[in-house]
Amino acid sequence: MNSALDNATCQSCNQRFNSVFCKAHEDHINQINEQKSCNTFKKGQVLFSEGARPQGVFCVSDGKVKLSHLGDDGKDQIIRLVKAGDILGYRALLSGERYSASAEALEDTQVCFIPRDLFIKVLKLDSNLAFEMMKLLSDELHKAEIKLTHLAQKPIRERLAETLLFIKETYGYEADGVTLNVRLSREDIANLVGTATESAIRLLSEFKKDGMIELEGKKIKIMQPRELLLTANLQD
Amino acid sequence: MNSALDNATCQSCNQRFNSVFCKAHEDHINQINEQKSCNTFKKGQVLFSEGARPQGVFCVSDGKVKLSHLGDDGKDQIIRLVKAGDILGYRALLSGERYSASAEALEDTQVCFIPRDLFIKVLKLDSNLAFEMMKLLSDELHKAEIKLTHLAQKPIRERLAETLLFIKETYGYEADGVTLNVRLSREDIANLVGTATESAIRLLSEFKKDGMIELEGKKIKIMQPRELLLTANLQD
DNA sequence: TCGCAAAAATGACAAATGTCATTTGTTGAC
DNA sequence: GTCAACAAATGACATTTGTCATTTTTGCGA
Repeated sequence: MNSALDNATCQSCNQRFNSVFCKAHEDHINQINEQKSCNTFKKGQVLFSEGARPQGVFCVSDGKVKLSHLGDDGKDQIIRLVKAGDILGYRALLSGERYSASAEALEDTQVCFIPRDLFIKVLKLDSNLAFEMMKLLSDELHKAEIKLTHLAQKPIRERLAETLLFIKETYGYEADGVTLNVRLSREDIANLVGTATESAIRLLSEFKKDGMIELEGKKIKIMQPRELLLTANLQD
Repeated sequence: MNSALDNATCQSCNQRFNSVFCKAHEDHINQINEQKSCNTFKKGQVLFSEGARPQGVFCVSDGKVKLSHLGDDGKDQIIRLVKAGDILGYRALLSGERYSASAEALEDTQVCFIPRDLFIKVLKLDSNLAFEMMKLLSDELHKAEIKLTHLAQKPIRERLAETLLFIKETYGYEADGVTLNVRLSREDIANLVGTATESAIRLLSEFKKDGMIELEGKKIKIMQPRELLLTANLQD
């Protein structure tokens, strides 16, 4: 963990209307605000590792994090991309298990850490928060089920196109309106898609050749979102 | 929906200690008991279909159900196998969405139906139940994430072995101690594994040749669970 | 700025898997 | 019991995808 900053209160956090806490009672927010600790993680730093015991929940106020699960043969599968306003580490905590995934900062990231007991206590007292939490879990479960189906049924070309669109939905564009607002290695992209790194690289080249995207190092520019959507072949 | 039976109360249900309701307050169980309706679905009947609006939650008192999600190309992916004591239909209800999967009885099945508003109300009042619900959702999410990783990284042979063990964990054996206690078509098995029906059939034949299983029509007998576990190549 | 190490890209090939066609077996309605 | 319809099994083959080796490019610290 990093040097503790105390740069902001929950009440003034610019994510306060985005997060799962948006409907929590004011008193509870105040309690969280008093007991939370703020930290910064540099790009590449690990917030928590698979196998560790969750001591609380992270609330991301700024930055980007990848959550990845180590497969049996040592290959990572990226389970979730986390952005400002999201919380992190709740799954294992609520299941009462150790972390089943590792969290690594994709860029410098600010998080608040809410201790386990406080989080549980507030969740017990605040049925609105509990409901938001259930909704969050249900939504994640839904996404996982769809991803599962696509992983089982769709060719890699379609899944890569879908992944690029998913990254766009999650992190949006840079100021130029075309460059994806995150830097991912080819390996990360492959681990999102669920394929070999070489396959991801090859298909990215094809997409570039087809004019759907442009590549400049780790920058990816979406030139033809409509074509990409067609390539993804999404019915729903 | 089927002819309404009123064969049992929640208080006398033999699943009352298994289900997510086990820690709910007695008063709430009583309310549920008064407002629930019991139904029977014959094998092959559909409890609900993808796209419909959830009107409540199903609680399975006896029988088996498959939950499957239709892929973009019309192929089913089986998302979950449901057994007595499980609840059904909560995901869409909590997300406030239409059903994203269809539920079909794998054999004659008894369910109780708990109306939407009652379920929500009790969930709001009963923080123990809400916690159990969050735990259930977290556990399902965990399973989905592991399945996702395996789908992305493991060959079909390993996934089929894992699937057979999963069926054993879910439904157990018949009285003989070797026959899986459920009848699934080869297509269902393929849709669980996430592969083509022919591939599933071929690999089942191989497993049989290797002596790990025996096949008699839709009966599957697990002859060498240890070998099957090795074939599944599970690290965790 | 150079040089090194890591990442990206590419090619050749092997292996895994899916598709299509055909045969065989099973089941249930009549 | 027979037939029709469906499920299961099998074979041949095409396609997709992964693996390994190699080259090229990039980014970064000395």
